[in-house]
Amino acid sequence: MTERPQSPTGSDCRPYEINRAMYPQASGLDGLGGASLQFAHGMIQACFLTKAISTESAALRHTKPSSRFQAILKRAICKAGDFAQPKHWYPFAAPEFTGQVAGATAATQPANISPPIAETREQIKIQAEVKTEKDVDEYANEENRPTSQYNLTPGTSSVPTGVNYYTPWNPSFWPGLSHITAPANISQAPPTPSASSPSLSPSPPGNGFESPGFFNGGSAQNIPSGQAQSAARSSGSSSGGCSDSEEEENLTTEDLEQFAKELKHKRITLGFTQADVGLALGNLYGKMFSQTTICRFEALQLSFKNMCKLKPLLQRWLNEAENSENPQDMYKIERVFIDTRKRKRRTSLEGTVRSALESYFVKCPKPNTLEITHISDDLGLERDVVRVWFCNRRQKGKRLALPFDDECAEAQYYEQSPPPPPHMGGTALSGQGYPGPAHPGGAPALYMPSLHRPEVFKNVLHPGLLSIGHSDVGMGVICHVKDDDHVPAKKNKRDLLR
DNA sequence: ATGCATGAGGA
DNA sequence: CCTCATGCATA
Repeated sequence: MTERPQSPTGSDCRPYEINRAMYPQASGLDGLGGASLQFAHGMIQACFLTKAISTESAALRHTKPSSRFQAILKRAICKAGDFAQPKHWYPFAAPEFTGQVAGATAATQPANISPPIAETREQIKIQAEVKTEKDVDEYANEENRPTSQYNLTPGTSSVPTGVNYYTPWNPSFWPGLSHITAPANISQAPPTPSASSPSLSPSPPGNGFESPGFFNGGSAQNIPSGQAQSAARSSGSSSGGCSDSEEEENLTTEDLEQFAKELKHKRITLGFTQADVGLALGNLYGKMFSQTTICRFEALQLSFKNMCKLKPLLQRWLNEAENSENPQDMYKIERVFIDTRKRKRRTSLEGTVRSALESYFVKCPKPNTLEITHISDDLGLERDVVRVWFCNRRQKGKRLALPFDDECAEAQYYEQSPPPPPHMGGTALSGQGYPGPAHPGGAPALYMPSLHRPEVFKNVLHPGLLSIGHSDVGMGVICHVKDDDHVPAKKNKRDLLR
């Protein structure tokens, strides 16, 4: 039962072209309309941003009105920029649209929006990066676009326009950071907290740190060496978790918890949104993160390892933000990338379908190919959608459920239904689990704040477990998966099923 | 805040 | 094909 949101089986009725409507500017940017539209966009964004802002920045209310306004504008700008992102599936997105964006943005944004900020910040020397990168889509008419070409417009208040966002981090995008080392290593920077940073730009005042100038300026600092500082604080050193990556210090789950809270609180107090932070990280280290990631970090929804990796960066950002009298400096470079890739339209599964999937999941968290096919046929979903759903479901389960008591949580989580205990290898899953705070040998402590555990638990279990009731759905597929998953070291054994 | 998707790396 | 990190799009 249940309707299939998408074309049942097979035929994919939804090409990746539909939602163009989201980017009205695309069609209206031309001519005079461009500017106004652009601006309107910003306003719109600002409006709905306001909501978000009000939500999370209650703290802002304590600040001076002007500050709040600035913050809002700042966000509006960011958002407006985001809007400029054409989507691959955009019918006419490719060529002209992209071009339009670049032009319109450069022309209008600064004029309309930047000023306010500029006035505050004396002058924003924004390094505009106008990348006329066109849509690299298959459909796009290829233009020989040299990989990336941006025009820096120093003194002017130009705003950066397009930069191919999806391109893996490319130092060259950031003028000042060009020599920065590549992204990947972000977390492996040598623990050199201070020290490197020839800052070119007026680093934030009061920054006792070595402030690597915010954007570009600090070219040198590249990597957040922040780890050193944070490393220092970990108490217990439960170790475990992030060991493999360049050791990010031995953070304990408590450290992370505390830091996450601190980050959120200060971030809000300073008037930054999660997206702002992600953006700022890009400015500071060249590695940008989305609002999603920041959000998950604050909510402790990332794997322990991942948390360890990001913490130094965020710590550093926090320090910068706190020490700077003009946090806005962190926004000299706005994120206005243009995503040119084609992305499958997001499937929206109906409640009934989700319940059904949950039921299946409870019975078998790791269906094999055949089983997936079964499920997809049964629910009228694309196989891949089902596959991805399970992948995400598992990931979610690990992130949230495991933290508890590894084994227990896991067992509870996966079992829960009729089927008896899979077995569990006993050890704690090291997958995305969190090491215990400081338990030497053993018992991993759950990462989630004890206070929150209940909720988390609820959250996690809820989906799958609660839905068990609907057993009307998943009956057919029986999984014989041996869950060897969750073994300590990430090992894959799934092949058993295959 | 979170659901679905992408892509790198791995076996 | 999976896991994991991450993000777009959306509720």
